[in-house]
Amino acid sequence: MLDIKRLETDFEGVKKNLGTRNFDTSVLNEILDLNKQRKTLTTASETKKAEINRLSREIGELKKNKADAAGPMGQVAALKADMEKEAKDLDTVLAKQQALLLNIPNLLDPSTPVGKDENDNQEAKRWGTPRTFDFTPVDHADLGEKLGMLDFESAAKITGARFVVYKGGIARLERALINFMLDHHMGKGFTEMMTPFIAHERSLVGTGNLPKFKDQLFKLEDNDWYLIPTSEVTLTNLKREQIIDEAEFPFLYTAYSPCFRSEAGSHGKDVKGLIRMHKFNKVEMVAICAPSYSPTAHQLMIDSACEILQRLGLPYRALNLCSGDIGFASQKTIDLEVWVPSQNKYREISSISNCGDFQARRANIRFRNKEGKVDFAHTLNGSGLAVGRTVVAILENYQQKDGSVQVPEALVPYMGGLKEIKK
RNA sequence: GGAGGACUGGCCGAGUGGUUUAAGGCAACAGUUUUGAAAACUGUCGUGGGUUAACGCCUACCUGGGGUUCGAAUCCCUAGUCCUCCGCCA
Repeated sequence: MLDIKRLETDFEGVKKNLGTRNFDTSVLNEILDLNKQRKTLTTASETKKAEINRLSREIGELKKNKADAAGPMGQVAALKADMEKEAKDLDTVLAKQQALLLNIPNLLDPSTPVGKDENDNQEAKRWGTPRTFDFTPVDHADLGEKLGMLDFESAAKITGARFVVYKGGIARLERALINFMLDHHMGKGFTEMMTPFIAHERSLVGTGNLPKFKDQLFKLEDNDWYLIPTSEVTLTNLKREQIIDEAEFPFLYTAYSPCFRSEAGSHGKDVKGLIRMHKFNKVEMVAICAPSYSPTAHQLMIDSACEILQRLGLPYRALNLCSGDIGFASQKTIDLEVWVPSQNKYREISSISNCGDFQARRANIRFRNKEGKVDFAHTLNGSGLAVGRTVVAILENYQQKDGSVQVPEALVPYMGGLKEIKK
């Protein structure tokens, strides 16, 4: 959440920064105006409250001495109506201001390139050479169906479109990847967690998914519970509304979870195959740390995710997302894209973001430094990796002419020694 | 699902309508003492918001929300969480 003090002291700077996103900054004037009202009403109502408190103590004293308290009681009655009206107006102003602030995206890091859309993202790195096939590579959906191990029809029968049933070797591959990824991150100093797959509204507000992106979530009936769209939500909220001793930093978490997304508005996109599902598995990394450490944590997470792709021998590139394409809560995001032969292009498999203090302000995650000063923490999150899309990449990049799929060497131990997925 | 109990600062814990402006202890930090440490002693010791050049002053917060009252940690309603017992259950 935007720091209102920052808006007060550097209005033009904030406006310029947010203007490079696809964001209408006219709302900032409204917020500033509400803030003036907030201050005026606060001063007015608190002054009256102070007087009422003083008079109440006087009444107590008088009553104790069996004296007449009618005078001060009359004064209180006169002040109270005004005070209550001002307090009520203040609540209204605060609610309005809060509602607007919750929809303001994060300020961008200076190293985030300015650009209009995904075409302006900056390629930061490229690793591996896409394989040259001596036959025409099949896409993963056809490949999996021919193997009898990807069953979209059954999933549609059980639930609907954008779901899948895995069977046999591919089911095992998915499970192997989860374990492989978790083990890898643990080796880099991350602590494995397993969290609830349902979170309440407050948690989703904390990470920035609510209120703005409600239509992307699955909500449960009869309460304020939502299926998590990523375990970033639960991992980040582990420290919500806490003041942490700086000596405990950094918190580095990794977790597997299923992720649930309504994919509203993406009709017609990636309709075939595993790329875009309502439910997919993901291994996530989250860091909660001091501001000075967050660039280091960001690099640590990027490196850890890259190394997984390298250990799996999957060609990829890294993009520094531009201002027009970066997510709501992020100040700097690196996307990793893996090579998908059937599409002849790189596709997103990980997104690693430094959110600065944006989520920490929403979720009230603070820390106390050695001098005893309290400040907001920094939070970061990144996929490490999207498991279903890793399956896509392995099936396609490691496919063989006869329709079988080679298992990447690093994964063989996780597959119980199996070197090939075949019918 | 039913019945009962609890929730106070970083932690423990006193407080059941008016010097509570939350006692006391622990932990932490600073100082005195010490060759150094420990101990002892002294002091500091929550978070927001408003106001101020600053020192300060004011205000809110005793799990969240609402209410009663001139005045609420304290009384009432409500939600949450935890504990105990009963029932059901992987």
